[in-house]
Amino acid sequence: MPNSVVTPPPGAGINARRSAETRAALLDATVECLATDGYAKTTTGRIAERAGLSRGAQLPYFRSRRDLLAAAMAHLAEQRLADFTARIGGGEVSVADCVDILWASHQPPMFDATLELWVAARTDPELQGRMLEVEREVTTSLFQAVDTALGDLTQRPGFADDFVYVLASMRGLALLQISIGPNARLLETRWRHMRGELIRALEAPQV
Amino acid sequence: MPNSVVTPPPGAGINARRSAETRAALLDATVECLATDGYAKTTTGRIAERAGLSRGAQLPYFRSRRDLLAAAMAHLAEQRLADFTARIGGGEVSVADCVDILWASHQPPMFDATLELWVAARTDPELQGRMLEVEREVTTSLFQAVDTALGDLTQRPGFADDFVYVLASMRGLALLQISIGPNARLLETRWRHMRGELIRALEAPQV
DNA sequence: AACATAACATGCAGGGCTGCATTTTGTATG
DNA sequence: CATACAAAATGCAGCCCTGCATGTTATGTT
Repeated sequence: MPNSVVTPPPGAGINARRSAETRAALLDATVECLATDGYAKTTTGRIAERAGLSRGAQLPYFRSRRDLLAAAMAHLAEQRLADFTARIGGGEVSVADCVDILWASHQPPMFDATLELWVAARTDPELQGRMLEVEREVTTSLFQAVDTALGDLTQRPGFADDFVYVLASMRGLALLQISIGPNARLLETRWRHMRGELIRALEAPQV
Repeated sequence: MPNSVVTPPPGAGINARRSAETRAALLDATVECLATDGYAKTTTGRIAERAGLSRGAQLPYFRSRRDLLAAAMAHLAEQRLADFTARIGGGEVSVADCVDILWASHQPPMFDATLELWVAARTDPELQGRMLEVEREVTTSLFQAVDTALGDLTQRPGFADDFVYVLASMRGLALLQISIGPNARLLETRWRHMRGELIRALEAPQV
């Protein structure tokens, strides 16, 4: 049973609760399916099967497959953010910790599912529109979280640019991960190297 | 009419020539289709249409859709390499030039098609096996080309790691490109920033 | 306890994709 | 010029996916 970010209404009508749970189950199943089967094989049937529902049950919630995927985009974004903020906690952290936590949120299965949606959105105008909104919000929230976690370091000129750079590099390494196969040791080596570079990039204003 | 790396036999039998051309046309059409329509919509019908052939004509060349995609993987890899070596020429170049040329080979439509195949291979064991081979060869050849282009700089300890780091970062930025939409100016800004970091990473052994 | 409503399951029609068998066209050889 | 062969086009059967209309079960109300 996957973890859901959506908190159903407390004691309000049991029906409403069931609805919320079912909806969340569908979204979770979609994310799982994306991560394990990929976008092309993320079909309404498989989603329903994973969610433990029949195929027709998703119509009241999502009119079409694309609607479901678009909703899963936002759902996944919430999960990414929640995961990050949960790891980073409330207080201040070091730059190294921040980088490590960011990297933790670029691991399978969440990153894989996100990647599938990014790539799918590239050639699907509707999904792309939704993605632009979602990504903008996520980036903003992420930046705010980092801002409070790192303190005044984020005030130095050019920090925002450096942060985007760090994000991009991480995504690249996560992408590389799928093209070097299941070689965990090699990936760890690569990450150790990149980690040093990224920490330096965030700390040093500029040489 | 797309450019093909495959050079058909010179004056040998016209049939053989036609075969080679048709095969190349199919592969080129597949790559185009991947870049514009995405993996899911890269269907045998669309490929045939783009190649100016009928659907059944691809059977003598590729037994199945997956065979065609696997072949397109290698085809695309050759194109990527050819593009890079053509740009970098024979003589030596500066680190900045090398970085710029590498970045040029991470642009649409070639990068988009490659990305589609990478992501598809993640959830398709057969494609993944093929991809591991292809990527290993590409990386090796790419490294050799850079080695001759940059001269003795590549001999310093840790250069290989730095080079992989540069590749990963670029892929990340190219990936970011599809999630910030068609905002060319913003991307240019991001690239300017990353470019400086990457050049520094390649030049400076370590701080 | 009977009714009304919401949630879910079942079944069907339409369409697209794949893979192949078959036919037609074009090319080489005696 | 006629025949043998290769290449490409056409047509078909099977499968899966989607969207929806209809039926069934569970829940809440009076």
